[in-house]
Amino acid sequence: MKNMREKILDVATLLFDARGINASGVDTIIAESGIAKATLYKYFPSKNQLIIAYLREKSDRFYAWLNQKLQSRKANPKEILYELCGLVEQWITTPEFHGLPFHIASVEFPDPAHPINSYSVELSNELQHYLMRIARLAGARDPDTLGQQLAIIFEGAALIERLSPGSGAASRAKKAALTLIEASL
Amino acid sequence: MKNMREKILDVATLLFDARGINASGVDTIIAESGIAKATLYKYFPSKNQLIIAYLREKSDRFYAWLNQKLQSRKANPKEILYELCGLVEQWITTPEFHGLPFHIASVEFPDPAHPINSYSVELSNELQHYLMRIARLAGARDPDTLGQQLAIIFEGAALIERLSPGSGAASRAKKAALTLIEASL
DNA sequence: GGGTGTGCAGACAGGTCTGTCTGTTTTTAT
DNA sequence: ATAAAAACAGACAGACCTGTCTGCACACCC
Repeated sequence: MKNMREKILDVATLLFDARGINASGVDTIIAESGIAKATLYKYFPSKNQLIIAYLREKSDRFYAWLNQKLQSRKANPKEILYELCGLVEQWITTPEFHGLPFHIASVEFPDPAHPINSYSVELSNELQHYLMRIARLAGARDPDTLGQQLAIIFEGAALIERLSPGSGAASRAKKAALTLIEASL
Repeated sequence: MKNMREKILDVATLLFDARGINASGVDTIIAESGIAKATLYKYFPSKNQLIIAYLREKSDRFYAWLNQKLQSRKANPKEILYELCGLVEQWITTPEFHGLPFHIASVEFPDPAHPINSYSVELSNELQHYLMRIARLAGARDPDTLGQQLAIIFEGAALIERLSPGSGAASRAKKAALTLIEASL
């Protein structure tokens, strides 16, 4: 097998998403993926590095999906901003969605000195800057403010949608985002 | 001592806020508060019940503080809505603020069948309904939507302010909330 | 066919956690 | 002053965690 690393990461992703990171022990991961413990520790020298890889891949996949959807529209920058809101709503209400991973990680590892917490902060900033960039391209009056406001709304909606699924948080968040965008252009 | 329960809860609150719930063991709580383990288990038959008490008290204190501040203004309902945004910003940027407790608890106990998760959902709904009620009193066109949108913004801001303190999330969230309120009246 | 790399199975060490239990000491009430 | 209640100190059980290590099986390549 060449794709051992991939298999481990896939199983870990499923478990981390469904049960949380700390609640998913290494023993569970190896049992679930049918590999030996030594193999896991060969590809990921520590559980922390496995978690980092999980966070990195989750993030990469999200941006890849978003960029692909946005670019296929070939719309002008303003339309991209509008389109974005719909895509985020879609992302959040997907049944496979379990909350923003870096957000969950930052709560499970609250010590700012812990590498996973630092990395979560990094990923959170990444999302904010991504949204600020789009806001800038769209010609928002204060793109940094609008970008961070969108990040706030998306993360809040992800949280509430996870706590009370089906309460309409995602669609109301989309509406709120559109209101802010219109007020900012 | 009559206030053993109170002392335990105070120490637990400090630890839960600063280091997280799962990271604060019973042994740490008793060492930090100088009581015996049996005493803790007398007042709180399990750690879960201590956590529940912590969540309940945090919530109570928040609403008490908010109501007191809001009522002292004796303003009309619309002004209360505006005032609320400033108070929440103030609350979030207080140095003692460590994130919304029920939100943190729901991440640390992600299993929906776990009593702490259920209770977190309850407290999250409580906040949403509190905000919906104020929106209704203020005469919002769609108070349930506005209330939930405010909850989304406040929780998102709390999260980002905790992840990147000093990034201006709280004040931008306040601005966003005011924009939504004006658009909804 | 022998050597090398890869993976499996599982024991083990050393730490942490919650919760119980046994004594001893201190406080409180009558 | 004496009896009862409460708190202390800390050992202990039983479970879980990460990470290491040993021994064995299989495959591949020269």
